[in-house]
Amino acid sequence: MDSRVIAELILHLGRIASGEGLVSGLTPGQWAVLRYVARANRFSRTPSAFAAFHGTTRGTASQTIKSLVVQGFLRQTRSEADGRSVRLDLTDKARDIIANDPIEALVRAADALPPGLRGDFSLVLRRVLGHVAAAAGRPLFGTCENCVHFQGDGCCRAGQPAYACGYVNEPLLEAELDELCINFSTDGNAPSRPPRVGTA
Amino acid sequence: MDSRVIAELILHLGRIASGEGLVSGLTPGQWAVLRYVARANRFSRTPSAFAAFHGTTRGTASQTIKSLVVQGFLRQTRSEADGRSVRLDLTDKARDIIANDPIEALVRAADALPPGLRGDFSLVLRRVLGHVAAAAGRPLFGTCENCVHFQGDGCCRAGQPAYACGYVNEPLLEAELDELCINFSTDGNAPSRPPRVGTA
DNA sequence: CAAGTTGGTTTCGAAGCGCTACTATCCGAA
DNA sequence: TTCGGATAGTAGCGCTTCGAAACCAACTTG
Repeated sequence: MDSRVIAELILHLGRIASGEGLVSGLTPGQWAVLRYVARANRFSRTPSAFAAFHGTTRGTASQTIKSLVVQGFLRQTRSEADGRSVRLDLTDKARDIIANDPIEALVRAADALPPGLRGDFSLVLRRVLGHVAAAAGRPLFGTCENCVHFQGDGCCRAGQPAYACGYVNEPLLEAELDELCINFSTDGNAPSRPPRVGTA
Repeated sequence: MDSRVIAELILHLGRIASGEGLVSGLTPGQWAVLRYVARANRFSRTPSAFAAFHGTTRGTASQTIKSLVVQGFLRQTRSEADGRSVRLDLTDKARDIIANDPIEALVRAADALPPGLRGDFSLVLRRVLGHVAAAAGRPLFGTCENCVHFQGDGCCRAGQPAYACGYVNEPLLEAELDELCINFSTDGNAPSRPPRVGTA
């Protein structure tokens, strides 16, 4: 019974916090794209990956992205490894506007929590999200830290630590380790599709 | 920095969990109305109160409600105390469909948390919601338990405890004490509007 | 009784979004 | 090499939602 209250709280909170998106000139959907692109690693900054992440269709994702490209918030570059794929990148204009994301009220609210609580809270949220994503049959995005594909032979070959992703068979920069990845997985049973070189 | 992650998690979770609302025949907005009416006390089961709660306009709320009335999920009864006001009530049909609310996945996810954690989690969510609501200038809905207007002279006059709300000057049934109320307030500075008898 | 406020509804227009169809590209098998 | 199937992305269509503004009825205050 208390669980239902929690569920309603989460939904309500999300609604209240994102409802004011319009005032900033962008729609909630557009904000979602910008936030996603800001967080996702280079293998995942693609329209399809965003669609999977956001629980929408590729068609909808495509036109939301298009509107952002037209407004100069996103830049599209075709992948040379896969002629179909498109990688999305934020422009400086996007980085500017992200600074006053309408989500800011929610950020400050989270910031007002005592630091110890904040960490736990974040963990619980992640846990719940994992549950829901699994139930909905959606991929759970995550970072290299807990990913089975992460090959962090911290040992220093040639003097510096070398990280790599065993799924796309690509070396990873240290700065990329905490970016969201669509290929994230915690258990052994990897997605069915065979890995491809991921230079999207 | 971690606070931003938390904020995005909440939004994302809300999105994923409510995205599947359509499959059940009702839209997310309609589900929000049903959940609200199921939770709100008799002073708050009105279109305006829902609009305030949900962060939308009265117009939008009105037409969402109308669609639910047409479909037989809500019953409207005019207030005899205030000829303008309308009280909303769930029909049996609504109670049936609420049983398989699409939010169910989220409820189960919350239910999978260890009980101790669950309580804390709920408290933190409420705390964050309070912050956000205050920042957005929205009323924070709450229950009699922590409300300044609550007059719980637990002492038993005529043998049974008598509860009352000092804001609307009305006695309260025990079953109503944990229903959401739009007049909820934790501090002394009550809303400016003078209290009226609340027999909506 | 007049003026202002509040609850609720209606209308209109814009935008979001899902569905479907379509193209281009990639992969695997014959 | 070539063909079939799967995948990435886009375009068009149409439904629905939702916010803004106008409007009406009822209540309150002077």
